[in-house]
Amino acid sequence: MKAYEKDNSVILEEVADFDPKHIFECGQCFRWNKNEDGSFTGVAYGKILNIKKEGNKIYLNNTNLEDFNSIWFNYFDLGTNYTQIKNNLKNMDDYLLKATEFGWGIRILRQNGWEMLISFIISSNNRIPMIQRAIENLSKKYGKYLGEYKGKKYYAFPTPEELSKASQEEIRACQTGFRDKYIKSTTDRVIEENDDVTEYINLDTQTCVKELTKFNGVGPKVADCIALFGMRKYDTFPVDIWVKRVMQEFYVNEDMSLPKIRAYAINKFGDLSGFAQQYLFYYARELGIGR
DNA sequence: CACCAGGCACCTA
DNA sequence: TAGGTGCATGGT
Repeated sequence: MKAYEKDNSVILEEVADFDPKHIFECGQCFRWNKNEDGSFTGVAYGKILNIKKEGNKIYLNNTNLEDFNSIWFNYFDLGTNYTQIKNNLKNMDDYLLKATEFGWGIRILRQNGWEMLISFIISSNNRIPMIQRAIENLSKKYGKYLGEYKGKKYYAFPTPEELSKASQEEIRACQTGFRDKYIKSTTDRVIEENDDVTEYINLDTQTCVKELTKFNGVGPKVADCIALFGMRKYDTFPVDIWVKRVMQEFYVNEDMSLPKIRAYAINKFGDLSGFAQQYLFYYARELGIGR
């Protein structure tokens, strides 16, 4: 991979396994929006970025090499060889062969653990557009103003301190629905116990998931998502409605319980469980498998 | 207009 | 331990 700076952009050449649409629409993130020109604009780690693929070049606009090296290289997991991950998955069975070819450009973003905690609490029994809206509203009201990009204002996801200033009613007003009390409870707990959840990245997977489920509003599925997307626990397998459908379609019986599907998958996919989950989720949701 | 969404907490048996 | 139900909100 080559990376060089030009006109407030960083241009990447010879990047394998990278497609913005696959990355941003595979369900792992909620703050990236598609523009009319096909590019995506989003906020992560307090920075506004626009990203676009043209031919075999990736254009990261509104940034520089310094931020690329300190933030975006890690955020997009560019140090990981996804060709190898996909090859390992492809050899497991024909379903993964198809799913990895379909979502060939997926990368699991290295997102902030705190942001994932609140975001996936909001995700429960919710729809992706509504999750995005609620997170946007919370950021707009309680997050730091970052500036304008192409005429639109952008805000960072609120820190625990910032979010703790919101009452339950104010959180509800951000379209969080019945999850308002979970967000309030979780934020209060983090503040009271001075608990830096981003440090959970240092825990082993089982402990990490167990610790996360102590928060109100965090059950098995939400904890798995936070662990996978915010804490780099790749040997876990979040089972949501779509993953349940695709697993039942391809691998297990209709009556298998969610915990058993999870255990089955982790046993089958091992350290690559989280990657398998993303390829399968994207494949199932885009094609409407099992719906 | 029912029905459902990247589930969870809570209740019952 | 396992299984059923209510839940805010808005799209189909």
